Amino acid sequence: MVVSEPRPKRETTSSEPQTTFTVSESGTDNPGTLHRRLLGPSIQKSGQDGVDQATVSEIIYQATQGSKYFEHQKRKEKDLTKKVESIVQQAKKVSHQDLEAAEVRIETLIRQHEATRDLTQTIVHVDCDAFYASVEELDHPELKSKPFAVGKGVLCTCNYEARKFGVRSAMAEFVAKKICPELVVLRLNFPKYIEKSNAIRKILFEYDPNHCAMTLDEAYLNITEYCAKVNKDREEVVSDMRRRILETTGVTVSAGIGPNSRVAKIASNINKPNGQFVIANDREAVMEFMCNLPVRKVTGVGYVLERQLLALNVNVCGDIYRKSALLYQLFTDTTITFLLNCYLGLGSTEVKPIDQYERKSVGCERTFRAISDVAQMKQKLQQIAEDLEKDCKRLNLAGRKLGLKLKRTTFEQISRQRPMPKPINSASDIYRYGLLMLEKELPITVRLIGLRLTDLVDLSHEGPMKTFLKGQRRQNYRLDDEAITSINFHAAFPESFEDSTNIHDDEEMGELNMMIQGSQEEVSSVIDDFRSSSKAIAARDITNAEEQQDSTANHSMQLSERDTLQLSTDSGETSSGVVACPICGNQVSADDQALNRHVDWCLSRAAIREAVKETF
DNA sequence: GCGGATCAC
DNA sequence: TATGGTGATCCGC
Repeated sequence: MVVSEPRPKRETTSSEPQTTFTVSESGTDNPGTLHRRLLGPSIQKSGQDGVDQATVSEIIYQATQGSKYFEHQKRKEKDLTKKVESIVQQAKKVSHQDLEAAEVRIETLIRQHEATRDLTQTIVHVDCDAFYASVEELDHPELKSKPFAVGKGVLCTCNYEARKFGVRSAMAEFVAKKICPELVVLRLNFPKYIEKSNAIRKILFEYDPNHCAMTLDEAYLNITEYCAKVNKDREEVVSDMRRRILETTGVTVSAGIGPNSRVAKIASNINKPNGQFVIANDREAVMEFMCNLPVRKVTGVGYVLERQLLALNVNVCGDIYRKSALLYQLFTDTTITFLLNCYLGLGSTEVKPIDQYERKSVGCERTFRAISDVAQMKQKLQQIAEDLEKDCKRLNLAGRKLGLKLKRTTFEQISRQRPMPKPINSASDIYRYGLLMLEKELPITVRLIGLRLTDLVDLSHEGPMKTFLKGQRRQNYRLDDEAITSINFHAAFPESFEDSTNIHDDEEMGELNMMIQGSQEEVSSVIDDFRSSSKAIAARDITNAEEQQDSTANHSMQLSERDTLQLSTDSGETSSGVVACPICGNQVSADDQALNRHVDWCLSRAAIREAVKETF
């Protein structure tokens, strides 16, 4: 049924008074937007309602003024203001004919997107409220009524008492203390958060065995089947689930319910904390929900894109349609497609475990007191190379490309990338090539050095089938622009944090950096037996990777092989059943790829638990 | 393909 | 005194 829905009227004029932003003269500083930039990305998060943002913003401004960081932000804000002004100028030049042509194209795009709409699934986004703070409160009940935060140097998160003062995640500790002098700041305790997260996930498994845990505090579920099975209303199901999580773990969670991941994610923020919001699986309901939603609430619209959209009088998602013809002339196809999907409230309806996504890079970076001495830089580089090697070995990966990242004392970043003669993952190789790249940038003064491997080679699967399998997985798990990104399984031990720089994490802003030092050996002996397809699991060199290079040479054969074999796996593999993971005991698909991904992931968790046991 | 930027968390 | 780390993607050249 194709019913033409009432839509907001589209404007076909581009010359319209710009009221949203008072633009200062070109190239000069714009104090208003700089204040806003310095406030950070989490102003629009929950718990900031009663806060006097103007006062807070002024304190931040005064506290940070004059620092290198401040100057950097000021430069960036100036550049952005210029860019925004340039877009406004371009907008004025768009002709009526251009707009009419764009309209036709837009209608086609909308029809195409509309055809993909799937309202048959119930997707839930679960988000723990101030997760780290919430976990800490369980151990320190006396803190409940006091403003406190978790972090070191920079805050990871804070409780709602602290938010009343304007304290927020990603805020520098010294700034937060100025805003709220009585603020208590706790150090991070990752093992505790991991344990709690696992307890929560244990419940999530019952509602969706294929749920996708994005981070420790956030997950997507598809509860369509569960609702049908228990014959219960989706809201009731989610409400029960949240209650159970609270009863068994003591942590409150918020949830968003909707027909796809995009709207579910947005919805989970609406009644935060400890609430839920549902969007009916109904086209009108979705459209209405999106229509009045500020564009900044959409995942993927950050500070920069918001500034550009606001300058074009696009404030809410409904404005995207009203201004679509103009936007079409000003933004790239990718951005237009993304924005139209936002307006239509379309998104992914596929939820699958995170261990089924293919990693594309692995890296390590560190901030320290500014140095210009080469010997000191070499030392940092060596440490980073060693840490990167550990991650590579743990993940059984090597990279064909090495990237070097530097940050000047001015906060300006430099990145260099180079293909390697062979896939590398040893600290000695990483260091050697990294140093060669670094030397080209000398002399330089830096506050950060980072190394990253890309074009990864999976060493878990040896032999001639390896490339084929890799290709197949890529095909099967290919994602569209609704893709859920950021797939990480890293966690960090506080003990492994070096120097006194602000290494921290954030359940809202960051993720866990898992540096498994010991205890992997014993676990991997169990795994060795389990992984039938991997004979030489602990690849200490990369001879096999070089072997694989040879196999990729025969490209055409590889392709035809893949096409043929994929058909057979599609029909046969899924019915071959599930097995129990030897580590977590959960049911896992017997599919070799999925299995190994899962084991890699579980292994990390197991290693952490071992390490925790040792610590205590 | 590279380097810079943006975004999420 | 003073502002993180990991990973993904897009864009312009």
